[in-house]
Amino acid sequence: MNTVKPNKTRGRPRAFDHEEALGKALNVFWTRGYEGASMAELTDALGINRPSLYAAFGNKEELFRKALAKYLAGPVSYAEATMHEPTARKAVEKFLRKSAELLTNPNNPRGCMIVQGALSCGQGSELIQRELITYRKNYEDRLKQRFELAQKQGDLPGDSNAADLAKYIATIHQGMSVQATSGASYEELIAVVNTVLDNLPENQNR
Amino acid sequence: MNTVKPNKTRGRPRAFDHEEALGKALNVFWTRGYEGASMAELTDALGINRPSLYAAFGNKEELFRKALAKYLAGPVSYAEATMHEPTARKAVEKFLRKSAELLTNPNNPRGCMIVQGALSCGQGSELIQRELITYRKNYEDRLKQRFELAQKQGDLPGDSNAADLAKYIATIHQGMSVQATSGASYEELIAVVNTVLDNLPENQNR
DNA sequence: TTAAATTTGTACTGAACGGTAAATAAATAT
DNA sequence: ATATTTATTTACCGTTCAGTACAAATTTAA
Repeated sequence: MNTVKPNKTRGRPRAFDHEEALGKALNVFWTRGYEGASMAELTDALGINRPSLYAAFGNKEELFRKALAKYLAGPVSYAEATMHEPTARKAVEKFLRKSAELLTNPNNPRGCMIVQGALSCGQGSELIQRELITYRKNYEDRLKQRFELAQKQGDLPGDSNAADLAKYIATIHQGMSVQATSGASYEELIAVVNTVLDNLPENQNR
Repeated sequence: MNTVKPNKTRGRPRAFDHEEALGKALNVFWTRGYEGASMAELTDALGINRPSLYAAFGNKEELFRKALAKYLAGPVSYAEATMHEPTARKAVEKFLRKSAELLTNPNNPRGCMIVQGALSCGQGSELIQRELITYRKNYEDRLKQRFELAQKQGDLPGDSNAADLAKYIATIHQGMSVQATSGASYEELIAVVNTVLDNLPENQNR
């Protein structure tokens, strides 16, 4: 089945590339947060006018969700990959190092959209705020799962606490996101990561 | 000189308590952030009408700065105190434990206003955003100073890096703020703090 | 008792907010 | 050719935003 180019559709053809526009919207939301991004700035950045944007992506909330999905599937897709490293230590190391890289990459906005997209916000944005909290809980849970696996496989002490360790690493990541937004360099974040790694339990099988 | 009660001032007397109103404004900004707090919600919370608020506190930006000053002088005043603990280890311990307490205290909003007051924001809030970044840099610098003192006094290894360690602790604090806003309990934050403390250099003089 | 000073309440301002109606343009299907 | 479908453009909607003009109210000073 060729589902790639269902050309010869009826009607006036769209004058902009859907994914490219979504990428530009992602950039605005990543920089400004949900609330801080105005529809005016968004339409400006996308180079299309307002009704086209609404027709293509729904409303502001839906646009944000679609941009967030693109964020997860794109820049952040490294995260799940790092969980498949052979040991918990290596998983954490890769996760934090790659995070430091993304958070300070000059080719994209600083900080993490899941952390900062709607941390504090007005009454109208509380739904998005809750959704982002859920995303944060999700990746912390993923870390916890990874640590539980490590305990079974013996590369983490059986008496270590997977949930506590996961929250510790998630806390580090979230703090690094704040640091990146505050202007911390890649090297500075790596120094933080090294401090964390120096002190992980079961240090011997480095 | 009695500057406390310069009573018998001309004009209609103010119908509300200045500090009490400022405390209510602090609560709103602490919860919503600078941008998320609307003047309507603020006047509602303070129970005074708009012109009274503007006459007493200036505009939204100035009100935020005054609320922030009250925050620093009040709920956050513990921070400087912890720096005077006899060792770096004890200073960090007190700083993080007291932070966990404040960040999850049911009597005030969750999270830290310096971290979340304007992390991501729209174009109109960038001045406040930069000011908060400066406040974050300031307390990180204060940690660095404390660690340098500890190196001189011998309770931190001379070859440890005070700047890196300060950034690590600031990162932890900022991550804990995000965690608190995401719903983490006091006990969960304390578990994070314990993980950090277990791994501080120069562990012997506990 | 009147004047001066200050705060209060009401009602408003222009700008920005998210969102949309309606006409026009550009494509395919018949 | 004409109808149908979809996208674009312009111009607008009502609401909320931060901020204020103005007059009434309440105090002290003269």
